[in-house]
Amino acid sequence: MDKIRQSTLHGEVAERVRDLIAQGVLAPGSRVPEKQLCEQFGVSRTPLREALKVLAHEGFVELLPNRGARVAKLTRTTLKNTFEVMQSLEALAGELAGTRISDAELANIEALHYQMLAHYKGGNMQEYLLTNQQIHEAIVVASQNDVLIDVYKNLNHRVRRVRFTAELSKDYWSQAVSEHESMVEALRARNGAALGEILRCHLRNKVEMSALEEMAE
Amino acid sequence: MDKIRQSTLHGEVAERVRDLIAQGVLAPGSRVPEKQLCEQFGVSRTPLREALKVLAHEGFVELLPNRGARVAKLTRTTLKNTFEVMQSLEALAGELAGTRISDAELANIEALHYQMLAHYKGGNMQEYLLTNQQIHEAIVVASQNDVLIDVYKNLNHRVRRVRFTAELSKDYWSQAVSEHESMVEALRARNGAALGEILRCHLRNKVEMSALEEMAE
DNA sequence: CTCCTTTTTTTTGAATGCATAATTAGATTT
DNA sequence: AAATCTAATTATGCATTCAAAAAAAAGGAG
Repeated sequence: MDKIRQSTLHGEVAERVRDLIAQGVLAPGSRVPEKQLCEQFGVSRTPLREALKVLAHEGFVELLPNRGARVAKLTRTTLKNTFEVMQSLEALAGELAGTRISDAELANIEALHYQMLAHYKGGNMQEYLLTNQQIHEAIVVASQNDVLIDVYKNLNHRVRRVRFTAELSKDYWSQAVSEHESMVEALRARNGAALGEILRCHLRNKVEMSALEEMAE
Repeated sequence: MDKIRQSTLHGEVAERVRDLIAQGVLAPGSRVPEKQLCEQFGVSRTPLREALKVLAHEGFVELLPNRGARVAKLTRTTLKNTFEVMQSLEALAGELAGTRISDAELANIEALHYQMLAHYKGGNMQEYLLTNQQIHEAIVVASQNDVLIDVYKNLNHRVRRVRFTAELSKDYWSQAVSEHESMVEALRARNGAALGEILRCHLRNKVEMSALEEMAE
């Protein structure tokens, strides 16, 4: 692993630790080994600890007094709550994007949409989910609301580790795809209200929720 | 000023700095004087700097490489964006609270509502705004969605410094009050959908927005 | 052998120290 | 006196150090 050198050292470290958590290298509930990570990243404890404070605020780890940081467990309840909020934010993003989206952004989303359809037809679920994710992120960005974008990105980060583990049923999948058709149509028509409504009910998150049923507490 | 001693030192420090920013002691755009604050709080630079990292993530300050932290300016755009998101979150909270709110919580909100009406009748705008704020917070809490509550609280923190500076027009004020009547009714009926709809259109934030017109960039 | 106590080691939280970058103050020139 | 360049001062970013707490290991009693 190469060392970290950048303007915001703690930011880089935070990014790395987030990755380790997302990849499951740092298991939920396990303590965060400060010393080891410092050696691994080639930094001292100061920036690492700064990063941990931020990560704690983001909900990735919890700080226990005199016991350092532990990787936060993603309970089913927390995940459900997170998706609930994200879905609401996406709906708002859709409403805003409807009036604010640029032609270039729309074209990009259309391109992603066709990619996604291809993955659907090809039965390539991993690729499908990735592209699907990108479309939703693009809509959020098109809202041009920086606060919304920030909050959404943060929540998205948190649930990253359970993403792409879903096994969609045929029915759910086809319905999600057809909803995406409507989304793109609403975007083309610059109809924010319609897009918001679709996203508010869009079952992508519900699909992801279903993946949690199997998840261990 | 008394010293800080608690389990999470950086958390306490962050709280204090937030207050200083909210109260305007630390002016927007001004640099955060590390040394001075350390002396004032009776702590070393380490916990203060940890707090600054968190505050930067929260949007209270911005970190400039090799130039420390500056108090973030709340531009009109950022405020507008923040209120937009908060309004959307409140709407979601309303939907959820409709089905989840406890009798005790409902009773509390009703009590606050009557307090608020009294302040309205008495023309006491400061007290009105405070109670109004408490009602909205209570609805968010009643959603029982911890993620939602967290995100909302954070955004609320950010705009604290411009809160309660609003001068409401008679018309806006009376309409906001009547909307609150509907809100309480919807809550009593445990009608989340209706409450969500009301909150989505509720002009409290719009009122607050109007106060920003006068605000300097 | 198991359970409890005591000692050692490790880890944590926070202060301090140090090298570098930025700011201020002062000198020099015009 | 104004402007520009240079030296002194200060602030910043990170590493290191130190005291206190927790975890682990060793010892002893039942």
